[in-house]
Order: sequence, then C-alpha cells, then structure tokens
Amino acid sequence: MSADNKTQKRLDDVARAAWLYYIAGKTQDEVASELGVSRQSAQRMVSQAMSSGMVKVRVDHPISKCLDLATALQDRFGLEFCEVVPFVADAAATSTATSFATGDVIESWLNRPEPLVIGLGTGRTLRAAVEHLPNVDCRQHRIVSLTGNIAPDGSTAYYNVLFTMTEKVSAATYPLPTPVIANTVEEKEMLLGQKTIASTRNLAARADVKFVGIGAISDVAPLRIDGFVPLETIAALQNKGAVGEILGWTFDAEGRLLEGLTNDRVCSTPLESGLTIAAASGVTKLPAILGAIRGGLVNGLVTDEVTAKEMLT
Amino acid sequence: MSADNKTQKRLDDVARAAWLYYIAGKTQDEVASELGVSRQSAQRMVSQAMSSGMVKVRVDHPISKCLDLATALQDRFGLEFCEVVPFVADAAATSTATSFATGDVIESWLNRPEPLVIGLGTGRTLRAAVEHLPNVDCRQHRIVSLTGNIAPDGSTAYYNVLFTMTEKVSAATYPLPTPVIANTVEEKEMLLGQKTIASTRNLAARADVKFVGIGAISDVAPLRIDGFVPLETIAALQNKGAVGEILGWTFDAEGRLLEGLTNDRVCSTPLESGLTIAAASGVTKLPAILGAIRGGLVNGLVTDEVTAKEMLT
DNA sequence: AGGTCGTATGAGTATTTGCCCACTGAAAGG
DNA sequence: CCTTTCAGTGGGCAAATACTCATACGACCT
Repeated sequence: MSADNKTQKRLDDVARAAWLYYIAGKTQDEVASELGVSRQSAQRMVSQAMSSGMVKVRVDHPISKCLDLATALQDRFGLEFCEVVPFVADAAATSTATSFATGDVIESWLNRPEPLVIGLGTGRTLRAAVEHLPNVDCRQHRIVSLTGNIAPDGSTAYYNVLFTMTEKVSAATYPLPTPVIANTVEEKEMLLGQKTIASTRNLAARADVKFVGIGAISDVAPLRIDGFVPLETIAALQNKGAVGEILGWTFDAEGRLLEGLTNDRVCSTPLESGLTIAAASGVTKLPAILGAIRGGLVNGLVTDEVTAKEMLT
Repeated sequence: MSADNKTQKRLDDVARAAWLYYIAGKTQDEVASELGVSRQSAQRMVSQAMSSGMVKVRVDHPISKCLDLATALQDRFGLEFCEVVPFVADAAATSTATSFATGDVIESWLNRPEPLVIGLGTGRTLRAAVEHLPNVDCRQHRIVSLTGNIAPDGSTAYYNVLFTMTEKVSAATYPLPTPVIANTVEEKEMLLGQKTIASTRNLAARADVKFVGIGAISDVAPLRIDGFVPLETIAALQNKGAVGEILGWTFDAEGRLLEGLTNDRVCSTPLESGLTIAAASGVTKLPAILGAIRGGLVNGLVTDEVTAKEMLT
C-alpha cells in the first residue's frame, strides 16, 4: 500500500518531469526547480522516463527514398504492406531502428477500435519492438502467440514476445504452452491434440494480422544459438537448401517448406493465410527474406534501406 | 520544379537527421558525419525538424493529460497557476486527490526560504489539504486567516483551517476573531474598526499568496449547511444570479460581487489583489469556478481532470 | 556588370546535459 | 539497539548542444 503509493508517486513525478522537459520544452534545471528536486534528480527522472518507454518519439515525415523503396518492394513482390526505415551507419543501430518501426506498426494495429486477433511470433527484432511499445489499453483485441513458449531446457523462453506484450498492453493474451519444435512427431501430435492447445492454434489461424521475425539458417542462427536444433541438423537443413525460418518453419530460397526434417515436428501455427508482417533487417537475412516472400509465407515487411535496396537488385 | 526538388531533398535530409538523432539515438556529431554536413548544420536540421512539428513527442502517462489540461486552462483563462489532478475511481476519491494536490502546493510555498505572508480561507477541500500536511518548520512565514473564525453559534468554527495549520506548522498565525458574515452592517463596521482586527485584515491584504475554497450557492451550500445564511437568503442570492462564494463573498456567473445582500456584512478580506489560488473540484461547482475566474477573483486553480475538461467546453 | 538583399554556413562561445563519485538517510538484518 | 546495505542525492566535470555573429554564396534587380 505505502510502497505502491510511493512507486505511484515516483512514476507520477517521472512522467511530470518528462512532460515538462519534452512537451513544455523546459530545461532540466527548470524542471528540477518546478518539482523541487535537484537538477541531477530531474535528469535521472527524464532519462528514466525515456528508457522505460514512457516517452515516445516519432518522426512524422516519410523520407521519400525509403517511401520509394517501400513502394518498389510492394510492386515487385506483391506485398500488402511494406515499410523501409532509413539507413544507419552501423548494423546494431539499423536493427534497433527496424524494431522501432515495427513497434509503431504494431501500435497502429493495437489502436484500431474494432476487435482484432493479433498473432505474435518470436525473435529479437520483434522483442525489441514490443519492448518499446507504450502502455496501451486495448481490451477489444486478443493477442495470441503463434509459436511455443517453452525453451529446450524446459524454462519459459526468455524472448517469447507475448509476455513482454502482456506487461505493456491490457488485452487478453493466449500463450502456446509447447516447445517450438517437439522432440518427436508423436510428441507433437500428442501436444496438438490437447484441447487448450488446439483451441489456441485455431485462434492463431484466424488472426487478422500476424507479426513474425525471419531467421537465417546458419551456424549462428537463433534457432541453433537458443538450442532448438543441434548443429548437425542445421547442416542437414542447409544441405536440403534451407535459407531461412519463420516461427520454426524452415524453407528454401523459393519459400518452399522443407519436408522430412524439423518441420514435421514444429508446433507453431501454419503460415498459409492472412496478413503476415515480417520484421527483418540486415543483408545476412536477405536470402531468407526473399524466400519467405517468394513462397508467400509473408505478405508484409518491415526492413531497412540497405536490405531493401539489395532485395531490388 | 528544381526548387521543389530541392525543398524535397532538404526536407528529406531534415527528416533523416531527425530520425538519426531522435530514433537511432545518435549524437549530432554522428548525424553530421553520416549526412556529410557540419555539426552546426546537423543541429539546425534537428531543431528545424522539431520546430516544424515533424518530430512528435508524447508522454504516455495519465498525468500527461492533466498537464495538458492545466496549460490549456492557464492559456484560456489567463491563470498564473494551475494544477489538474487525474481522475481516480469516483468523485469522492477525486475530491480527496484534489485536497492532496492542494496540500502539496501549500507545502511547496511553506518550503520557500524567503519570509512570506500566506493567507488561508476555509472550506472542506482546503481543510483536508492542510490536514495532510507534514510538520514543517517555517518560522520565516506568517500565516493569516482571510476570513472570520467564529461560527454562527458563537463557537470557534470547526473547519477554520488556520487552527489545523497551527498544529502542523511552526509559524506565526493570525486568526480573525469575527464571524464570516456579521448580523448587521453596523456590527461589521464596529468589528472592522477594532485595532487588532484591522491590522490582521491589513496583513491579509498584503498576503503573497492566498489559498481559498470555492463554494456553490445552493440549498446544500456549505454557507447554508453551516448556518451562516438562512435558506431564504440563499433563494434571494440565487434570484440575483449568485452562483458561488469565496470567503463568504457571493458572486454571479461573471464573477461580479453581488451588492445589497450578504456581501455588505461579510467581514473577510477583500479578494482584489495578489496571487489567489482556489482549490475546487466537482462539476457542481463549475459555474462558481468559472465565475470566480472570469471576474478575476482568483488567478490560480487546483482542480480535477473532469472539471477541467468541462471548463474548457 | 555591379549592387543589394536574403539566406545558408562555419567558427566561437555560453548553456545544457550525462555521468562518475562520495555522501546521506532509511530500511533490513543481526 | 546497533550495524550493514543500498537506493537515492548532490557536487563536479567533460561532452554535447544551442545560440550568436561575421562571412560567403547566390538570386534578383538596376
């Protein structure tokens, strides 16, 4: 109670400081004296507000080059949705930028008044996107995980995006309590036969929009790093032409799902239908992105300027 | 054509600069080298992006709306001070919250190091505000009652805020040993002619800041409930257009003090000058609040979110 | 062509901000 | 009750940013 009040008061002050600084345009000195604290504390509050995602900054001017690229990609690949973020010198920043843009896209969907079913995949880009979401009240929607949330070691997968989402957004969420890839086909069948799991997957199949990441297939693929598949399987996949992976589903350069290997054991939602928006940046993911689009696995894309350019050549 | 292209290019660069700076979190130095311009130019671009409204910042917290409302009220009504409290749960809780906020404002004045004369009115909101004050040592200030402390039955008025204040704060306090409204004009003249009363009223007139409540004029007005005026006088006041009351001074929707009735017998400090902060919440007080502000009776306000919104419509 | 005006640019400077460190006061634990 | 610990605070300093001013470039007019 007292602790809650205190935390609440603290948050109020943080928001107040952020408002005075960012909206009213006061200096931190002025903010400090208005709030009756030292300038250092004001600085801390402002930076806390920023890092906690309470402050959202948006540049509201489409850079024509990026717009052109986005349109070109839509035309060339028949995408229903495409957004290209400006190029930033280093790869890490570009990835962050893509996340922010993806976050904005997700937010715009959350702000729609009509009730929607929103599907969420996993991946670092997506996770960062969701982390930067503001707190949104959107009880009209249902948010469903498109893939399992159990890590190979049995723990709840850290980067499962749905839980991060739950912290930010007041909507009903539906996790999928399965591994991403079951150990055997039988295990998969058994899991998918369970009522709650089946109904969650049904819901996911009906999603109005799905957000997914795209992973490359390589020695440093997230799928391997996070322990979902061993190194030799990666090699086997590569031998069969695998270039990328979405929700655990591996596919080749033409976007054909590979049969006879891990895909038989993947517990995730199928990819066939509806608006599926992929967030992926970086030229290392190029073959994966191209494959996913060619095969119709995704029909929406958020990427960066450099990758977009490469895609068009 | 060429000019258009150039403007477009310029805007693109500005957007890109803003994007790199605000979203990607680069320094202006990095932005400059990435765009191949000087640091100063980068700074200009960023600031242009901001001032042209290309960059939108928003603080995602309930308090943000309240601060927006507060500045809107200040602008619209020319207030020198305004604070808006977030709406919480129900009307009663909101009223409490307003009291707390008023308490905070009073406290911030008490904490000032320079010696001040602080005027205090009466009212339930103000009383609750003072009750929640912590113990403060502020011998540098003088706290003076703006209105009489004698109830109609001759006892010391229970809700006179000054005495509550005295228990909390170690400062010199100056009560006004008169009724709020004298029985006759002659009685008032007699009382105000007394030396100590006159000097206290002089002190009150010089107050650096005054805190007052605003009462509505109705059958359930505090002024009547507490026995200061009988029901038929309330009716008479309403007939003459009275909508509210501050320190016993009744006024109409334009904030004009009503002549010929109770105001001739009010012993309180006149309202004409200095910073006068009113604490008032609840839509039932809306006409009273608006009148008081329009007539310049108060130039500061602490209110709640709902009332503030109504005031702006 | 030459002059003039307006705007953009770069240098220098004042202000603001971010971060490190030592300190305080309150809560937790012995 | 005393000690320990730790989050929060303020001072100080270096980096980053905003602002001012003199200059340069170019468009437009004479």
